Amino acid sequence: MIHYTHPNRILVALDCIIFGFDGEELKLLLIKRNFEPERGKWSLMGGFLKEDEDLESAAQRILFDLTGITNTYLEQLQTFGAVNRDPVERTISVVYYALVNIQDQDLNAIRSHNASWIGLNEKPNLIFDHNTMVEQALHRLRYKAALHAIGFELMPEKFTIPQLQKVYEAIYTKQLDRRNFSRKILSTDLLIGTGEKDTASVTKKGQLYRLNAEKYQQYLTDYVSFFPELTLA
Amino acid sequence: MIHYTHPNRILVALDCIIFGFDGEELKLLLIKRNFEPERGKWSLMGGFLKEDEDLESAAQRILFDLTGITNTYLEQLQTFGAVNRDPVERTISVVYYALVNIQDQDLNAIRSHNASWIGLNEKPNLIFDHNTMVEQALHRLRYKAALHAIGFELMPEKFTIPQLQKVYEAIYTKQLDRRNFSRKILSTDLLIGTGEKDTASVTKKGQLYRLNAEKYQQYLTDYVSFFPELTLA
DNA sequence: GCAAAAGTGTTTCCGGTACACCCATGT
DNA sequence: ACATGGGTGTACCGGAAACACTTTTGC
Repeated sequence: MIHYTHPNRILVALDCIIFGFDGEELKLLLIKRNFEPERGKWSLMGGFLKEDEDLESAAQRILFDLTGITNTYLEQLQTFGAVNRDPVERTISVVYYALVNIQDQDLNAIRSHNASWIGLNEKPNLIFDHNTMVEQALHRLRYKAALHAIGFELMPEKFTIPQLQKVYEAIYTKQLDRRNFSRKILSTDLLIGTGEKDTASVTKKGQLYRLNAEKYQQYLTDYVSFFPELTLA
Repeated sequence: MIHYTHPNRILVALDCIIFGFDGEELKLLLIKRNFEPERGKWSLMGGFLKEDEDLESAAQRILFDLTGITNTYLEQLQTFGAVNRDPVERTISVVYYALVNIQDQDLNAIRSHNASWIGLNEKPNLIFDHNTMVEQALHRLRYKAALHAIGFELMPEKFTIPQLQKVYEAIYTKQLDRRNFSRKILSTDLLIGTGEKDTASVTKKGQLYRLNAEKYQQYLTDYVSFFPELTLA
């Protein structure tokens, strides 16, 4: 193979920010490193880009290794390339963020990587520039969720409208009006009622809905002002 | 220096998508390659990341080399990393896009790189995945400009409101209502009237405004629905 | 019966849009 | 005078926000 006459080949890493929702709180899947460098500290799940691998494939591989999850929302966030961001060696990191249904996870895979779900409020300090990455991912998530219908990605197969509302309240750390929320969501035609009731609930059992997959495809690409009232500072 | 025991160091390139506005049309600064590979074809301006250089600095360096412009809007778009995107050698490319005031350019620098401003409608076919990059940059520009006040970045120091309107009409290829546009822009308090009149205009000379730098800083980070009526498909 | 959560309806208000009219300038 | 383009005001309409009321369930 022909090569460029350029000397500076650089190590390319990927890091994954994995968001999940447990019904109450927005959580991150973080690993407590049992390997060098920075053994014993917390970090995002990462890895290196292989020679014969697309960027997106590499991100999927890393996500799968940790969780066993394959088909999920995965989007490139940003590439971080400060000279000294990794003290071991010059490395640039292409960062992806994922929204996963926390129930789909493979507990064995997670355990073997020494990973845990940690609420955003309890997030420990992370190595390198991983704190900045998380901050930026959260910002992007808020941005996206206000304009596109991606909140569903954090839900299980079937869910009630109040459950969905909790996702949005967790994303924006803000209370939303139950009545307006319900009306807005239903007006999008994105949900299909299953007739079933939420057995988990203690009091009045809400109706379980599932996603209208067809409509959802449109909403992912189309711009939709989901929550204009939320300031995206 | 310690190194990771990982073999796959990869060539990291940067490409810059440079938008400009000539008063009528949205333009791209493209180069007709007088070097290999793909000599004679059109491409974005690019370069390789150096060992001791931040990503953002590298993008600024490339932009400066081509235009002589330093302080301008520059934002990382996305990193492109398909295995075969560069037929010469595996290379990932971190892409930035810039919004420049077309009058600030250094014509000598541009000429020496064999570059020209080309209207979006006359864009030639570009090498590699550069067409996709431009497409995506345009999408991002439309997205951003609808939510944040970045249209000003394409304007000269002083400008009239109708001139600014033409920028937005060029970005969205859509006619906007003169009266509503003016009211919306003025309501933001982003413009400061200079009292001077636009000498270029043939008929009624419009008032020249300049940017309220302080307010502008707020608007860059804050979310503002500038043009909710524009679909951001 | 009561508390807690889910579901539905109504009114108000603001902001976007569409429109009409006036002003300044050069020919 | 008139054509061209800049500047300001107003009325309407739709969607978001703020409210009240009813229903279901478990204790």
